[in-house]
Amino acid sequence: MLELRYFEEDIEILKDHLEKRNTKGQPTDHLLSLSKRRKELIQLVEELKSKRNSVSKEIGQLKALSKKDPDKAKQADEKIKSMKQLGEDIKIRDQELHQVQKEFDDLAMTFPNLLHETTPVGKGEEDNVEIRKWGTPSAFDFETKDHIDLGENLGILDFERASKMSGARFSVYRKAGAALERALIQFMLDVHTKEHGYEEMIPPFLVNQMTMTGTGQLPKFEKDLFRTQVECEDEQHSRSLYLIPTAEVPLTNFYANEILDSKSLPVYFTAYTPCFRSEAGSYGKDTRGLIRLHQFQKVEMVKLTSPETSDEELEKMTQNAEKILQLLNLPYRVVELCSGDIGFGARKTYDLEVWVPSQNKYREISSCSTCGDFQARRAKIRFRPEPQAKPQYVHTLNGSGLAVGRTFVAILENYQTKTGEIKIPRVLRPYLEGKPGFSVEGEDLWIRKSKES
RNA sequence: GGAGAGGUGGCAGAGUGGUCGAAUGCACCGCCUUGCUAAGGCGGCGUGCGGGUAACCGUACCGUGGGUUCGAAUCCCACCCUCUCCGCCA
Repeated sequence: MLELRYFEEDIEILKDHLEKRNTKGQPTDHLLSLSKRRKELIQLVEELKSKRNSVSKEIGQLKALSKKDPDKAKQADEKIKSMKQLGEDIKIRDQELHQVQKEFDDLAMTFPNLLHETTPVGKGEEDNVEIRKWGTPSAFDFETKDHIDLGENLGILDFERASKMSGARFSVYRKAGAALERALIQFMLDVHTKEHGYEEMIPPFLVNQMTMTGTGQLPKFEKDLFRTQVECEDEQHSRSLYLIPTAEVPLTNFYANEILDSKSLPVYFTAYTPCFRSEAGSYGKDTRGLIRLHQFQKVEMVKLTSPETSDEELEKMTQNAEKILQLLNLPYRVVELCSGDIGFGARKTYDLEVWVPSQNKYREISSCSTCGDFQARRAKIRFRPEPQAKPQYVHTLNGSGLAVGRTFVAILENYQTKTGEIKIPRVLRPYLEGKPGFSVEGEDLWIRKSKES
């Protein structure tokens, strides 16, 4: 949610940002007229209520005196009579105001965030700006396989049985595969909690509508979510819970409707959760493998900061995510998203893209964004800069640290050998040594092909 | 699933139709006083929106949404949530 002024006198600024975002069809004129109507009604209703309040107060005073003075009772009755009509008027106008207010809110909630002044302007993915590169993609002296072939041959991934049970875009990890995925989660959480100062959490994976609205998934992107239905006789009140598409949702909303002490900022949260996405509209894209699934694992980082520090906190968070890739020795690059490619709630975003040999290109493995006060306004997350000062909205940031499934892909593909076996990155050795499916050879741990499959 | 209790300001906790945005205590902030293992006195202290340079004024908010009434924290209805007991269960 933006500051109201962007829906009123500063609507040209909003239009400019929509243009840069390449967002079409947002009814700015309708919004503007709703806003005007809303203001008029508020003024009218407040005037009427002011009248009612003052006369009601007088009636109360007269009633209090009426025991001693019967004349006061008469006066009170007259005033009551004269107020009957006013009560009716207020009711009608108030209902009208509620309706306009709701319409305004619903519409305003569908407008994206304003862009950070440093966000590059561009039409789409092709205009994103490469910021830096780390590592060098290995030159393989043999024909590389993709992670699907590698995983299935090693008996550590099973897509066929996953689709038997759940349909397309699901996966099963087995044996060393399951252990590797779990080790990655553990490793990422350890780095973020021990070295980067994040508090680990296990949040709910199902959240209500208010929570989804707070971070911006609702009302505009309902189609991207999985929704549960709790049957209820009264349809009006039948409530739904949504499966989280990212831990950003529960972590950011943790302090919704609260005013924090400035001492408690910045807040650093991290969590491993499964993430659920309907992937509506992505038919035909990445249809095979672990890249794009309805359910995947992710370690997420979330920060709540003061407005002054959010820019530098974004840089630090991006580095926190990079650190994981560096420790795993996976080549990657950092890309800054342009105005046409950036997400709804974000004002500035760095994507981390890891090298994927089978596709001969870098693929997104993390997205680190600052949302400014956009989510904080929706979720009403505030802080008090000084003990007695007025509350201000915090800034919220979120980033993947990292998408675990895609990290799994990168490890399989970047660490494969000619014979289709996988050398495990050194940092993971303490997490996996001695487990079934892994064999030691010198300094290194391997996933070898097992006899039975 | 069955039975009951309850949701009030940062917390605790009064308040059952009228000068209640809400007593009191704690916490917090400011000032003062005093000094033996810190206490006492005075004052301040919710949030949003609108107006005003400001003091301040108007309005809304006592779980949420409706209703009754000239007037609702208080009465009525629906819903949500929390707690206790029984049943079931990882």
